[in-house]
Amino acid sequence: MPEAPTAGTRREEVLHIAAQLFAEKGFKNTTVRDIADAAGILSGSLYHHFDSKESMVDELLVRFQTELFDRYDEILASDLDPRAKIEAAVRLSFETIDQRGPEVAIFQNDAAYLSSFDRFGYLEDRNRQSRQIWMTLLSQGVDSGALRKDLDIELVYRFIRDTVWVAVRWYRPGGKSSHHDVANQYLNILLEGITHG
Amino acid sequence: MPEAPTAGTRREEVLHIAAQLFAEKGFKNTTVRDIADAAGILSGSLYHHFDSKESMVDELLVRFQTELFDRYDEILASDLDPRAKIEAAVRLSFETIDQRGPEVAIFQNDAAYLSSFDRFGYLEDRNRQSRQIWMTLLSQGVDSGALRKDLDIELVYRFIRDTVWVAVRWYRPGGKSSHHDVANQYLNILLEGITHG
DNA sequence: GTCTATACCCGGATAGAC
DNA sequence: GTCTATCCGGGTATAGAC
Repeated sequence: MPEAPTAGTRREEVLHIAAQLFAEKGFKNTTVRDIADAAGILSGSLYHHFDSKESMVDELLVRFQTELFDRYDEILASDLDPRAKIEAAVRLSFETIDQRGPEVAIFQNDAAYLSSFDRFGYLEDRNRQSRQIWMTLLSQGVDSGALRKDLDIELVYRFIRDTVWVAVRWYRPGGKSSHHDVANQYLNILLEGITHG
Repeated sequence: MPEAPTAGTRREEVLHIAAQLFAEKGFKNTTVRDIADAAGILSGSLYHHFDSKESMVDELLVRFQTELFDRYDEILASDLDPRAKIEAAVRLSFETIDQRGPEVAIFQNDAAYLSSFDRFGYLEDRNRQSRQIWMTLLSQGVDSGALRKDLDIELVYRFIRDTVWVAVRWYRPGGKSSHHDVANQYLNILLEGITHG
């Protein structure tokens, strides 16, 4: 019985270490020697597992986005009402930051730079897809009467997108606030505002 | 009559070009040859004006932060009421993105990495100062009754900080929405929420 | 203030032994 | 799966002429 390719192999271990370093120092600032050192091997040995540093980050991003967008699709296809779908999408983001912090950080910090290479063209596609999802959710929110009609939903989309994902810069799993706490506080601010009704 | 050191000298021109490149591609991804090319000179000639690539970004960041924090201090010292001070601080951020986009982008994208060098230790100090300013503004907002008392103002601070500055990623001066428009929409969401009162 | 020429180092990657 | 050894390119920076 053959192992699943993503089991706890050495290769996966190394990839996990690389993810942490990329997230911490940035893709360009992380050398293959950094990765090898952290994995306790020599830099040349990395090339037994991967054919380049780029292909490491590529694999991390593709996997991550596939999973994430599958979950967005589930929310879109669910029978939740429009407001609940928006809440679910926000909660999903904070949960993802909690569970896939390195990948989120890499995406936030390095996607713009990586997008300039052909190989990473799919990052742009995913951005468009994300915008599409959120604009759908927000339009349905307005149409259903759940959201105010006087807002520029394009701007609302940008604010939500930016605010939920940049939290990866300060959120720490196991810290004082759980991802549920953070999501609740954020939704509270977003939906009700910080002043008295 | 001696010229002001920051007048339209060649040195200033070069620094301006460097700022744009750092903002666009990141500090590490910008080579001194890129800067020299864009300035129409050879890389060696840059060292007539600056003693290293690091000192270029250093000069940009120090100047920028000095100006910015002077303006925050003016707001703090003003006789505006607490809510108006918060609004003024938010408006200042969007105005700064409009007028000093490259510096804001460099700070957003590269400060974390640069902070790890002794030379850039002041970046951490400025972060602490910024937190102090915002926590003061928000506390006064709560105490005066302008803001809801049930919020975690530490989280509110982080959300405001992240959302206003991250807008540098998509805001374009001269575009469809002016920085005034963006500030108004943002304050509207922040203060009132996106649902019906 | 800019050029020519070049030193020097570091990063990514390869070949082949073990 | 890892090591030894090494190549090559590109990046920062310097020295001195013009």
